[in-house]
Amino acid sequence: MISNDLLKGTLRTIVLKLLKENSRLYGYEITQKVEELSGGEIKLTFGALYPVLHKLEAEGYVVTEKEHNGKRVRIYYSLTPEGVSWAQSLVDEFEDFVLTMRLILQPLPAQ
Amino acid sequence: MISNDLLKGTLRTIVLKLLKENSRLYGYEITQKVEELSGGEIKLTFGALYPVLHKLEAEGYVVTEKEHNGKRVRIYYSLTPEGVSWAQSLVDEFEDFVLTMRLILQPLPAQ
DNA sequence: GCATTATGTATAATAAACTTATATATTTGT
DNA sequence: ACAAATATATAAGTTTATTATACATAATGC
Repeated sequence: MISNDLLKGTLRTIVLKLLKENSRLYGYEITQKVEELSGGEIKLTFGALYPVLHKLEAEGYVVTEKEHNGKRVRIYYSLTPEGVSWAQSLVDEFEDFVLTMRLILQPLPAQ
Repeated sequence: MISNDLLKGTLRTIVLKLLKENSRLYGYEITQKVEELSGGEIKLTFGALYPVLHKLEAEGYVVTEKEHNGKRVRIYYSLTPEGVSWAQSLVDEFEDFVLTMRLILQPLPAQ
């Protein structure tokens, strides 16, 4: 399992990227996808996920649609155009972050 | 500049790794090294650094020695054996984290 | 039939971590 | 003299995630 400390700050990145790849997902599905894609290394908790989803909605990055199958209500989340471009920004930002971290964590032998 | 959100949780990793490479450093020197190594992309604030250093000391990962040159007091921090091995663990953990994040952020085209 | 597991959304209290603001003081360059 | 750089440190506030909890349905095993 990946340390929670490292995961902090990547929740939005993960959620937005998954929504970008999948057009629409519901909350529970997001937790499943994350666990599946990460090979069980990352497990989102609902207490962390839903506040983020609600905030993303309030900020205009995602929109929701309710769907009833049987008596069960499912809330699907999908990206707005702003959400799509922010998703890409956050993924790019993550890669920059990794490159920068490596400057510190892997100093060149010749240095 | 790297997003603060991403940086959260990596402070300990950065500090311990720098101390591992440098045998001993004082607080101000750590902020300088981080800025220098990261090409200005990462700037530690003292409000974040000192609490971490104090906590690492309290937990037995670093020890301090005061040095007086003139009237100025410098507090040097260096790793204990536990600190050395934890530094390596955190660096390894960071690389695992990156690999896992990429499983989510860069799904294979064939997938 | 009953219990358990899986599915599903959500909030509240708490804890951890960092940011921002602030305080204090010395040294160096101009 | 004055400003900028050097140096350590704390306090208040904010953000963010964890843990615990609540509620409810559907499917599966026994």
